[in-house]
Amino acid sequence: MSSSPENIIGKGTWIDKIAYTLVEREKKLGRSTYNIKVESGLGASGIPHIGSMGDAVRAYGISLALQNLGYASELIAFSDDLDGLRKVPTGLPKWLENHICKPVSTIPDPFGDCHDSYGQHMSRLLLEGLDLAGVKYTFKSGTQTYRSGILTEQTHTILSKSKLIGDKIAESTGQQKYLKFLPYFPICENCNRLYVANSIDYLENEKAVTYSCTGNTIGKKLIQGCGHTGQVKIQSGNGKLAWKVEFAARWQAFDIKFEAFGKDIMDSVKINDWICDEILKFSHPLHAKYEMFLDKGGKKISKSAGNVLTPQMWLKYGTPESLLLLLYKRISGTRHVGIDDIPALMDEYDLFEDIFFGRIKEPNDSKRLKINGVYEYINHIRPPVDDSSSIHIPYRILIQQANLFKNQNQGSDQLLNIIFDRLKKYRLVKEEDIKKKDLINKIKLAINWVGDFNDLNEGEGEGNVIRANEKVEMTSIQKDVVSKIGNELTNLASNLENKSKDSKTQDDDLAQEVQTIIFNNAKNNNLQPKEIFKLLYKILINSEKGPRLGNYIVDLGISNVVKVIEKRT
RNA sequence: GGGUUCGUAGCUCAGCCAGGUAGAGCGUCUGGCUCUUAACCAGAUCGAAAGAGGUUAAAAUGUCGUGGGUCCGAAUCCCACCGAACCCGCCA
Repeated sequence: MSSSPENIIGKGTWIDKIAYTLVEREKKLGRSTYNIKVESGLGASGIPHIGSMGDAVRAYGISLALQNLGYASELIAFSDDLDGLRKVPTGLPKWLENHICKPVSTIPDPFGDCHDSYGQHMSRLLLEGLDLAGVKYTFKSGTQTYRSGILTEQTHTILSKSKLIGDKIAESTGQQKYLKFLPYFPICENCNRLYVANSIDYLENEKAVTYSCTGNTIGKKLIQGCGHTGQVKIQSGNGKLAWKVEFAARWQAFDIKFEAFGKDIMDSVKINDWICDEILKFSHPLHAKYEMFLDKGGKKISKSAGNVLTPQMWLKYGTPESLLLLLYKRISGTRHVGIDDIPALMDEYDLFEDIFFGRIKEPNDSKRLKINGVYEYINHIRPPVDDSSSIHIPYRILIQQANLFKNQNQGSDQLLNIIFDRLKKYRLVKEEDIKKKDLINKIKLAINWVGDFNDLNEGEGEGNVIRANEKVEMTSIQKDVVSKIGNELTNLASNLENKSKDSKTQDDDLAQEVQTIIFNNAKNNNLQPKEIFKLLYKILINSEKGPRLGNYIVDLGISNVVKVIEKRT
């Protein structure tokens, strides 16, 4: 393979490569390339995590690449809200136990009355993430889809050939279940639950399934059935296909040409591909397999475990662009991902932007191309025309700054102004930059970050989090000295109010004066200045070291500092 | 049992998925400076002094897990092996 410009497909990323493969495949299959549909399945049984978001975002990327190559394309976001609740996710109310196995679209919203159902609430969370990231999609609800009869024909075909399918499933995955039962889960009309009723016969003429609610093992638990036997018409929507066959039905019904999947459902995809080709006679969509996102400890991020990293969490501390960068950068390779990756990705996005606009040179052609491509996808292939308005301040600096002032009980608007003033002092920004929304937003994100995490390096360092009212341990002499310093600072502050104090040089003098107060008090009591400085850092920022105290205390406002000292000694 | 990914500097990792100069941060070593706070030191520090501490600039650091293959050219593609992690195993 050569990477010479004439051989570059689209924007030169993995996304383009898949899109190109997809188009070539469709042509070969002799199918129409008018409006190529790509799909992403949205789990609705638990709180959507970064991985669910990745599935949808990457599918959307393919869709963008197709558009870029000149084909109309749309992303179908399909919510599995007819799935039954198999387990109550950690952190959710206990009463949900009573709704185990019921379709999530029939379970009340555990977060209050904000949505019609459990399933709708969960789907909305993910869609909200997609909206914030600017991803466009066409939403489909599983429940609606089944009720409106869209899948009836496919269901009929599948159930008519259930013997063949059962054998195939047994052969390729070893799963024996469908040798005995149909790959269809009725909602028991007596107990309103899925999975507990096994379907026995398919009555082709009536398009109905007979079932008996005899119970089943879900996960590792045996769930009792209610004993009811009944019949359900497949177009009623009171039942659904098993996962092993459902994707295929959906793909054909919605004319899906591409769907990515995580390696955890590889078996299901394989068997669905076969059903799609052989039973439904619809060439299965092209796939891209991606690795699961793992948390830093190496465990799969899943909806039921307690380690969920949600799009909402990410967007509290990072821009949508930083999240899209994570998801678009590459598709293969296990990703250990955590909140603490945000600062690096925030800065990397700025770097990409600088390269895109030529402010930073990237001599390697193919690398530059790829970076530009990823940048364009992050911007939905409509990148800004010029970047004269953007200011790149390393996110870490914003975090540092925010961290310095976070204990002052100020409102976040005030904190924002303080940080902005300091950035001005360092000449990183100019006065008029206060109007730049991107910059202000970034500062706000940094403020959120330090509100929840103390340190840059330690996402897990909760031990350092300051509890504002906690006393700092010290000897009585130390205590004495610190309180003397407090008094002198109070005097200094009140003297100050009588004078006008607007000039900058005065601020500098003041800082010197503060520094002298601290130093003298230490000396006069035969204490190492070092000791007292350490104590003050401990009190103010819960650290052994910090910025030059005189300036810092002036920046914080002397009276604010006195308050903190009083509270913590 | 089936499958996938990862292995790169002392440490943490990027680069690999479209082959073309081996990279970053931290640490280490060396020199300059000790300077208006981008979380440096304690400022008028300790020491008689060399120096210490700090900062900054540059440098050093590599069998790219091992072995083979393709290629003009391989960290990157292919195969085998070793090590680690993850997913699936009759749930969806």
